[in-house]
Amino acid sequence: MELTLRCTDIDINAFRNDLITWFYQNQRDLPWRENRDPYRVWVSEIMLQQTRVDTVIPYFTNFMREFPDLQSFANAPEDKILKAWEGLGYYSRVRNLQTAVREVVTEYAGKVPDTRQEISTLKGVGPYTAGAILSIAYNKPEPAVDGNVMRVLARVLLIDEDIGKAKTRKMFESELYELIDPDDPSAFNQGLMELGALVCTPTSPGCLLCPVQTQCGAYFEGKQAELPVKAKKKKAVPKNMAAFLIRNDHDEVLIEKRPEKGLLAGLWQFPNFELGEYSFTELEQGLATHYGVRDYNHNEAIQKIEHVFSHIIWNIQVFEGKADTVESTEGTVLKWVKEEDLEQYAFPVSHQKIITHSIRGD
DNA sequence: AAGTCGGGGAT
DNA sequence: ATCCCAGACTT
Repeated sequence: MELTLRCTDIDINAFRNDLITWFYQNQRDLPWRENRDPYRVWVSEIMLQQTRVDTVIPYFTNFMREFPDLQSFANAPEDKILKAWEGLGYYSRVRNLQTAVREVVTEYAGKVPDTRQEISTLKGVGPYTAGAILSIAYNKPEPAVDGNVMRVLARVLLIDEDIGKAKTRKMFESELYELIDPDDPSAFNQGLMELGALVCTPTSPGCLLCPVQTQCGAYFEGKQAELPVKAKKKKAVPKNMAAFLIRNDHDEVLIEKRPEKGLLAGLWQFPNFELGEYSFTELEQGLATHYGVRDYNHNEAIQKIEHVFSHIIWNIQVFEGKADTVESTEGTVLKWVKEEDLEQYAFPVSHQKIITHSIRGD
């Protein structure tokens, strides 16, 4: 707490002008900056949650080609929107986005709300995304506090609170209501984020190139390397998995749809179990019970995969098997598909590796 | 307040 | 290996 400045302790007008001037001269040419269509801004902000700009660009371009407006996306079937999101991660984002877009179509006559109160009720629109859409699409003076903004402001204002805490984010929002430029909130907010991405980076920030260097408390104190403060996260827990590439005599492979909630909800996968608590004999019994596999060819694993999530590590062994018929047990959706039709289904990246290596042979 | 939810790029 | 990314939702 000893470090903290108030935003009123710096030259607010100089900060605004230097930041915005720098932004207009240095902003990247990004596809969602073509215009201010609220739907486009919205889609881009959802995709950009915890996801890098370079990763999002091709997804955004494809998404806009396939779903150019609210109506086309509202009317799309779930398998299509999941396929459009395949590989991007955090798949509840696209499900929530469709729920929210449908609500805008039906409850707001197709116009994205332009007040924080209304837009914040939409599924998937939290404090950051609300501020981003309101400022960028509607030019409203609303803060949009993401990781970049917290890093930049923690340095400028010498804030040493843990930026992982919700209370700290609210502190930044409170300061920004005073600091944000009422004449150009869009450029101000985007400028803060762009500055965080290009100059005020997590390690070795480019202070000598920074447009607000003279306004920065951390640079003045030489503490830019010590801010922001963030608690360490816990390690991912390893889990041993066995996945099965099961074929029939009709040149088809067996896939199943994951549950509608939880990890990788709604995506397709190859049948698999978590190991550890089961012997391999129990596993084969489970294979027969759950998937009706009778002629299971259990030699050695044909592929080993390590796939790292934020909080889990899957160590997957892939086995091959054969089955004539498959009895769908309760609560599971099983499907035989031709190998060339697998591309129509959205798979998690971990199981895309099975398609790439064990089916297509790299 | 802590846990869940993906994947990849930078260091 | 670790961090962290234009975070939100659930418990």
